[in-house]
Amino acid sequence: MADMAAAWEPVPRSRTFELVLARIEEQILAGRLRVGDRLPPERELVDMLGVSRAAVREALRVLEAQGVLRSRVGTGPSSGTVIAAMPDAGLTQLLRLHIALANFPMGDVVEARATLERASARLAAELVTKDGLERIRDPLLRMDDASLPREQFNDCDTDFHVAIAEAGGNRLIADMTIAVRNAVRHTLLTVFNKLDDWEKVASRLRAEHHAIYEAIAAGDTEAAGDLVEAHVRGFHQDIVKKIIDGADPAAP
Amino acid sequence: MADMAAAWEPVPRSRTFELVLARIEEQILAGRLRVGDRLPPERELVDMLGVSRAAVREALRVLEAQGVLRSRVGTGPSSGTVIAAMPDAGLTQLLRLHIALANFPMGDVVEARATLERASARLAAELVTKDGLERIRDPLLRMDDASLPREQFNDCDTDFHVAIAEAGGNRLIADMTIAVRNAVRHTLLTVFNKLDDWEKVASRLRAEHHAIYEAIAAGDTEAAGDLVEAHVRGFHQDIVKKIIDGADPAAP
DNA sequence: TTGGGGGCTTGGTCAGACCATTACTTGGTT
DNA sequence: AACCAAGTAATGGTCTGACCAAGCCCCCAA
Repeated sequence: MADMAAAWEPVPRSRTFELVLARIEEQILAGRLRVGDRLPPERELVDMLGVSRAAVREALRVLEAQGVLRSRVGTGPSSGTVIAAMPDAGLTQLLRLHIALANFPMGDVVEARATLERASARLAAELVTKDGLERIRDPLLRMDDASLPREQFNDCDTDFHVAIAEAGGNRLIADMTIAVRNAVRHTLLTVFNKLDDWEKVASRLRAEHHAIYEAIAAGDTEAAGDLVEAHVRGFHQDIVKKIIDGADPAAP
Repeated sequence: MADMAAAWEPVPRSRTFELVLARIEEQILAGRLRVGDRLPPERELVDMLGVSRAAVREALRVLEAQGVLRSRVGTGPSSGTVIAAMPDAGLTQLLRLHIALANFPMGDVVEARATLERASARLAAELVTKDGLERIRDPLLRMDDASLPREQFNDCDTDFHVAIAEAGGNRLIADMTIAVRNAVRHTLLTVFNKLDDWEKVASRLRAEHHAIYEAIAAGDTEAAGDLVEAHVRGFHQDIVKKIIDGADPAAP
């Protein structure tokens, strides 16, 4: 037809599990399979598609890793393989590995975090509900406890940022924000544990968090966005960078 | 120890393939496995880990779907299972399915696109090279051909936005931008094909694209960001929404 | 020196069996 | 009639062992 030239590249020597995958994706993209629907049992898929059970299972594994499926043994209503929807789990896992592989240098990750969290905070300031505000406030207050171990401080920090992302009501932006934050969770904990002046750093983070919270609670879109962006950028510039430099990852 | 309370939730009844997965991820996160390294052959992993080959293969499938691995048969240097790095492939696939499952409503996707592409354009305006500028210009000029079929117009549009994302030099933001744009590729094509006043719409898009290009070429960060954001938002508001409303997906 | 062919390594696929978990059914007991 | 326990069927999870197909390497013959 009109095309040419662009049509000769892929030729993916399709392995059978990829064919199975394609069949299932087809149904999802066409809307015939929706969240909550059950797939036929593995053995039935084997008969229907004429492939081995191993091939079916490999396809299902892939979809499960993407957060699209959920499998349970047994007979009851909640058993079998059903279409689920847990994008952030798959997203987090994917980003975590790729960040570790340094396909995404720390600087890029920080830039992305700043972008996403800025957007999240702006949305939150606009749309947050009374309930959402409480979810943000809870980890904020828990972090005020000066005796909180660093690991739990880190978890609360994560919760705080996640709560903001979810308060904005945009699932996609929230999930990407959460995934990126989770992906650096371990790195940040390492940094925390290496700090000599921990209390000083913690105080600074607390103060910034409180300012962000106030801006969101006040519905001040611009301030919320700017503060979060500065918070993410500043933390990395002033603190993380010093620690990581010289302590190159993957060096023996 | 100091903890308690938070430690009693997960208990993920680990299936064996998950254990295998954990072992491999461990090595990646620790930096012992880096891009280009080869994993032991499947049969060796079987011996080392004391599990069946099926379990090993399921774990490898998951990593492959995440764009972390690449497997090839045969013996030579490029054969076997090696650590690769193709984040955007996995990312695109994941988002595509979840968008189809409507976990991510169109409005959220547009908001995310606006956010990401704004950031991309700003970075591009700051950092673009002569070469990068040409990559943006190429699809731009191809789209000027008024006789271009809609499908190829759509592809060029994708190329244009992808080129901007890559010109910014931030892989993570670029990959997320690309994944989101690719994930809506099919939807947009459907919309294009339903338009009565196609030429009018195409002209508008062309004009907006040219303005964006000029801003990036001139290094005008603010303008580039604002124009792209307006472009993405406006296109959806004025055009896509009208078409999609009433033509609910997944309805017979 | 060069060309070709056999053999080895590696992922891809399959068949068939058995295990573990879960819910439903059935039947006996109080 | 109500309740509890044993049995049973359905389902995912795992393993074994086999064979196929794609590549590369090396050795031998010309």
